[in-house]
Formats: sequence, structure tokens, C-alpha cells
Amino acid sequence: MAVRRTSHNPEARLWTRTEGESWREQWFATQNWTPLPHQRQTWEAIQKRENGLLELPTGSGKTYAVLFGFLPELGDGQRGLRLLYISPLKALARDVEQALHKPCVDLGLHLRVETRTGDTTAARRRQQKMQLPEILITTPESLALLLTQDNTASLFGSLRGIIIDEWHELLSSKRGSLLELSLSRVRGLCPDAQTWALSATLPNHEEAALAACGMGSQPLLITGLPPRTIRMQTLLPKGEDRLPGAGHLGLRMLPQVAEILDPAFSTLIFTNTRSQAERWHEGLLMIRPEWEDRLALHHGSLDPETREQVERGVKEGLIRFVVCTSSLDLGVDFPEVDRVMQIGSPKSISRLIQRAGRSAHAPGRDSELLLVATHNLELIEFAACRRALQAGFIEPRKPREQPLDVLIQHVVSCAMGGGFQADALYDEVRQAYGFRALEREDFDWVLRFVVEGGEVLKAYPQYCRVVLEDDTFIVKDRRIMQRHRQNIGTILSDSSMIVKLGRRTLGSIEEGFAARLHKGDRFLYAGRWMEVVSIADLTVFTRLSKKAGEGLIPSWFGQRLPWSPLLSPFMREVVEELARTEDLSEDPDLSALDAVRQTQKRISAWPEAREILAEITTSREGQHFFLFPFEGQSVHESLGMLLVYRMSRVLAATFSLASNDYGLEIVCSIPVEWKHDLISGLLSPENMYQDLESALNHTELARRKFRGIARVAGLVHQNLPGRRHSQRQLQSSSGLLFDVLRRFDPGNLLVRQAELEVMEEQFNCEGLHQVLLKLQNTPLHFEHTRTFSPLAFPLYMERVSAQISSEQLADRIERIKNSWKQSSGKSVARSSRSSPKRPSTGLGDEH
DNA sequence: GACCTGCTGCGGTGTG
Repeated sequence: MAVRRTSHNPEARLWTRTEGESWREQWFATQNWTPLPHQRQTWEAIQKRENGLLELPTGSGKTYAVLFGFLPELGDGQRGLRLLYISPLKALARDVEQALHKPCVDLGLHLRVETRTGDTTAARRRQQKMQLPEILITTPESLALLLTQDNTASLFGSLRGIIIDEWHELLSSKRGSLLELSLSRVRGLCPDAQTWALSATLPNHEEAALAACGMGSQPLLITGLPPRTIRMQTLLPKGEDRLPGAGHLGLRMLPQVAEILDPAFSTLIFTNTRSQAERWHEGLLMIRPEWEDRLALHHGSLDPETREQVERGVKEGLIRFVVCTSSLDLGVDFPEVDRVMQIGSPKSISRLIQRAGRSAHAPGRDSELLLVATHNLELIEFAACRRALQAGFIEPRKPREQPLDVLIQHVVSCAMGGGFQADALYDEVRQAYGFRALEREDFDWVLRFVVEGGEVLKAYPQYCRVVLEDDTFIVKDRRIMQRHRQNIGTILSDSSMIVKLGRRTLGSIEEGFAARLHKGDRFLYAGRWMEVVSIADLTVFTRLSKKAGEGLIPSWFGQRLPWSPLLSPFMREVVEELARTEDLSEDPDLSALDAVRQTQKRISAWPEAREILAEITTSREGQHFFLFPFEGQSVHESLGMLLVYRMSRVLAATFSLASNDYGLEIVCSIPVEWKHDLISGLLSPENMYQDLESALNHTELARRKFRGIARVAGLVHQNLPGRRHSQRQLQSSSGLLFDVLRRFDPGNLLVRQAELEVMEEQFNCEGLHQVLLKLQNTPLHFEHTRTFSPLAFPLYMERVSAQISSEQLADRIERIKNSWKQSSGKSVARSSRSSPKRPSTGLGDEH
């Protein structure tokens, strides 16, 4: 985000309002910068008082386009908040503040530029409580907090412009919904404020623009710069080596990656999970111990300070390699990074573009991405990504439709921030895109809910948060206000414990993992082997372990990275190509798949175009039924549930289920005659919704979903003054609440929301329905196999992997080292025993 | 015979 400039020119300070609009050109001329066409276009639009969305790729200078569009408009000497800049990241907010100081000084604008995030000091916050600076850079959460101040109206009355940075990051989450509501409020207080949102490329940019600028605005879309070219390469195993048939760690490729890494080229190595990052970091260090100072680790559970150190190290060029997760996807700019690697499938085009974009982070330069497969079928995914990218496809980000939990939080905030009248707030809320279709009836339910807690909870004063005085809704109880402020926002944090080395905080680990730790246990964390000294107060105190290479590796809760539905057609295209084309040598990804295809053909068959492969295998476990629609995990999961539910109605047997991005497996304890008419009955789209609703152990899933909803709606609290809730308490109290509401308050809209979220988001009902319709016209190809085929094997592993342990990384490293014939003098890792279930063992089990 | 997975982001107040 650096402005290219020559020397400081004192004449630029002479700019005054009377010189008209030429100030920008003057300033840029003195700074040796020629404005790009889209920047000029933006400035003109801002002058014409238009709202808009800049949908341009990274590095196109869109931040400067909007900032410099607004700056001269602020030179009118008016006091109070003039420009609001919203960023999804605190780090980005800091960067923007710094970037703004100089142009303000150069232009002679006497404007205060300040950030306000959770890190802002108490003194600064007190000062901001009375009067905000002219330019405020903040996060959606801090903005929501500002709206709870009782002088909200006077704080925002003078606003001139709103800028939303990285809008695509917020757009499709509840964070985005909260921001939509907050901005409606701000616009209600100050209707003349213009909004400009900045976003990466999106297919649904009209919708994105409207969500940012609000209903009734007619946002201008500035777009059209061609995206940067991405050059993708796949790293294939050398010589005799083959990729594994399942598994996602990819450590078999470790030696080859280590070989490629060259300190002359700074490299980011992206992994899909935190524990994978820890393992790769550890593995690379074992092979190249001499890189200890130049190789770093970066993931979301590490302490922010440690992460900042790494980021600085990269910028200064001291750190040459970082093994990281999505924590480095966005935010800080790394112009110094030469190469980007991705271990495992990126699972979506937008993630692929995001990560590739970290290399050569500058306009006009190509991005390079080296893909490293972790198992052989992943090569199909790589090929699908390549095709989708070439076709110019990218995932849309859809704004959430009417999340009432977010609305409830917002309504309480508004009641605190000076109060509101029902009609006025209803109109205002419907200016937010996500709430444009909100029924008055539902809005009134929300009002009743915050006033009296609904049918069931009205006996408890803590749920009666808002009171109606005359015709104004306000909050009077100071304790309720305090608790509300402490729990603002929509992000659910995992239950975690802090890890400390001496006095220093290293980061956090998942509570469940920590529960298994005892004094003296060793585990790999933040790239080092630690030994547990004691555990108290949700904190694990550690010291450095003397025995490196021994112990556990933490794993964190999380969701499996979602397979983008957009990629599914491309994946099937690749599968069809594999059926059609004999000679694959032309395609870099597919050529390595030939061996897999041969094995698959020998054991079973390779699915032909426009047919779906089904395999039946009998083992000691029972009868395995495999189906390979290649539709992505979420569809397969709900499809599997539907099938099992429908089967259980006709057959008394025990079923177990596994699914991945390629297909699903149903294991049945007794033999089933899988015939075409049975299958087509099972796959019927008729009554899908009803069956699915009965099938998904609905209550349990909805209960789990309700935890987040209750948190956002302020029914249970993540933070209370003076003490931290452990997640278990939170879980049980929200679970209890859910049961009570379901039983005694059947019309409760939050319960309904939990059920809807499960059906729509988790089970992707719409997608499933489409697939069922398609399956009606697609013939099944049955194969009875004597052993698991390469397509079936990963599904089988999915279920049983927890019980199996075998090859050791330590052995692998040993082999690697021998093959390289370069002994490092460092002792090779030895093994230790641990529970076969997660948390998984470290670099090896017993020999 | 194949094997050991699960991202990211934010946020508070009081008193001398």
C-alpha cells in the first residue's frame, strides 16, 4: 500500500479549496503518480455524490481511489466525524491510518485521523466518546459499539462518506449483516453520507453493491480491470514415488518441497489446517535444520504478537519461508513474496486466487502458484480448478437473508444508543439489503422479544432488556448495557486455553485437546516442542522440551474446508475426460492419474460420461455401498442421510455413513440387494424436504446451531464481567434454552432460524434437490468389487482412520535424509505412544 | 496395498 513518490514537495501544502478540483492532479504530479482511469472515474463519481462499488483486483489502487476521492471534500473546515472507514481486520485499519497521515499533511488538511478497534486505549476511547476524529478507521464490531453510545446522533450527524474495505470478506457472513444494519442506522442519522465499497472480483457484484450502499441507493459499479494471470503448476512425485491413495497431510511430498525451496526466493507455503502447518514446519526443519531462523510458522491460534513478528520478518526479508494457513490469506501486503505453494486442494477458486495473489503482489504482474497434492485423487481437483479458472468462474458471496439473531442484537444496540420508535426503526432496518423483505409481524416479534423475552423467558429480568417509555424503546439497566457491549459482534470463538511459555503467551489450543494433557506431556506448538509444567485457569504453562520430536500435535476444531459447488461441474468434466481420453500425457495434472485410472478399471470401472458409478463390496464389516456423483461433500453428506433414512424405513439394520467430495459410502450390517428400482426409489426427489427433516437428527443439529444464534442474540454470553465462560457452560445453557423454547414457545423465531440454518447451510437442500432431479435421468453403473477401489478407498479411510496407525514420519524423514546423503548431525525423531484417537500422535507412533 | 485432516475474523468498563 505504499505511495510511489519522489521527494517531499512543500508546494503541495499550498493546496487550498479555491484551487478547485485540480488538487489531485497536482498532488499526484508532485508525488510522481499518474492516476489510473478507474481512479479518475471514482473521483468524479464521488464528486457527483454517487454511491458505488469498486470491484477490482488486488493491487489496483482502489483504496487510494476512494480515499483521495473523499479527501478534498473534507477540506471545508467542518468539525466532527466526516469519513468512516471500515475494515474487517484490525491490522488493515492500522495500515490505512498510517497511509493517510502523509497525504493529509501534504494537502494541508488539518484532519484528525484515528483508528478505533478493540486495541484502542481507554484514554483514547474516552476522548472519542465525546467527539470522534474527522476520519475514523474502524471495524464492524467497533462501529456497532459506537452505536450503543447515548450520544450516537450527535457523533454521526456530520458524516460525509463511508468506505468499506474488503467488502467481499464480510458480505456473506453475519458480520456483514451486522454491518448492513449498522450502516442503515448511520444513514438514518445522516442521510447525505455517500458509501463506497471495495471488493475483489465477484460474479454477483450488483447484489454486493446494493448490500453495501443500502436499498434505494443506485450504486455505481466500477469494474473491468482484467484479473491478474495465475500460472498454476503441479508438483508431481519423482521417479518411482507415488502419491498416497488417501490422507490430507501430504508429508510424502515433503522432501521434494524442501528440495525446491530456495532462500533466494521467499515462499509462502499454504496448508489447509493448523496442525498440518505445524507438521510441515516441523518436517521442513528436520530436513533443513540450518533454516531455523529463516523458516517461520503462522496460523490463527498463535499469539498475535508472534504473528506480527513473522510478518515483519517477511517484509524485511529475513524470513524466507512461512508455513501458514488462511491467516495469511489477506490483510498485510507482502510485496516481497516471490512464490506461493498450496499443499492440498484449495477447494475453491476464490481461495486459490486469494492465495496465488500473495505472490508478486503488484499490479500488472503474474501470480504463480505451485500446487502440491496430498493424495492422488486430488489431482482431479487440481485439474478442475485449472479449468474453472480458465473459464473465468469465481464463487459468488451471497448476503445472508434476514438473520434475526443479528437483528435482535442491533435492536438492543439502538435502544441503548439514544432509543428508537418502532415505525422509524422498522423502515430503517428494511433499508439494509438482508432485511429488505422483513415482515412487520416478524419485526414486532423481535421487539416483543427484547422487551419481555418472549413467552417463556418473561419471568427472568435478564431477558427483558429493553423498556418502552412513551413511544421510545430504551435500555435502562446499566448491567444489561455493560453485558451487551461486552458481547457485541457475531464471531463465535472456539473454546480454547492459553498456552504460555514462562511469562510469554504463545497462543491458544482447543479446550478438548488441553483436557488430555497432563503434567510432563510433550506437544508440538508454535513450531517448538513443549512440555507441560502445569494447567490452571484455562492456561497451559509450559517449558521447552529437551526431547525434540516426541509427543502430541494439537488439532483444533474447525470445519472441513467446504468444497465449492461451483467446482463440481468441472470435476465431473475432468472425470469424463479421464473416461474419454486414452493419452493423458498432454495434461500436467491428469498424466499422473493414469496409474490410478488403470487400478480403478482393473478393480471396478472408471465412470463413463453421463453415468454414475456405484460399487458394492463385502467385507467383515458388512456390505459397503459406494456412490460417486462427484457433487461435493455437503451434497453427498445430506444425500447419504436421505438414503439411510429411506432405507431404514424398509430395512431393520445398522447403517454407517461416510462422505467426501467425490462420493459417499453406506455400510450396512446385513446384505442388501442393491437393484435399480430400489436405488431409484431411494433417490427420488419426491418428499425430499420432509424426509430430510425427519432424517437429520434434526434436534441435535439445530441445537448446535442454536448455540451461535443464542450468543449473537444475547441470550447467553460469551463474556461476563470478571470471568470467562468455558465453552461447555455456554453449550449447556444454550442447549437447555433451546429445549425449553422448542417445547413451550413453538412460535419462537430464533428456533425456526436454527432449523432453517441447518437445512439451508449445512445440508444445502437446494443443491441436493437439483442433484436428485439430475440423478433421475442418469443411469447408474453397478460394479461388484472384491476389494476397495481407489475411488472407494478414501471413503473407507474416512471412517476407520481413527483406529489405524502405521507408517511414521520419522521413518520417512530417515529415508529422505539417506536419499539426500546429507547428514545434518541432528538426531532423528523417535517415537512415543498416544491415544489412537485425536489428538493424533506426533511424528510417529511406536516402531 | 493404500492411511493418521477440519480456516479466518472481532469485542469492555471503572475510578482517581
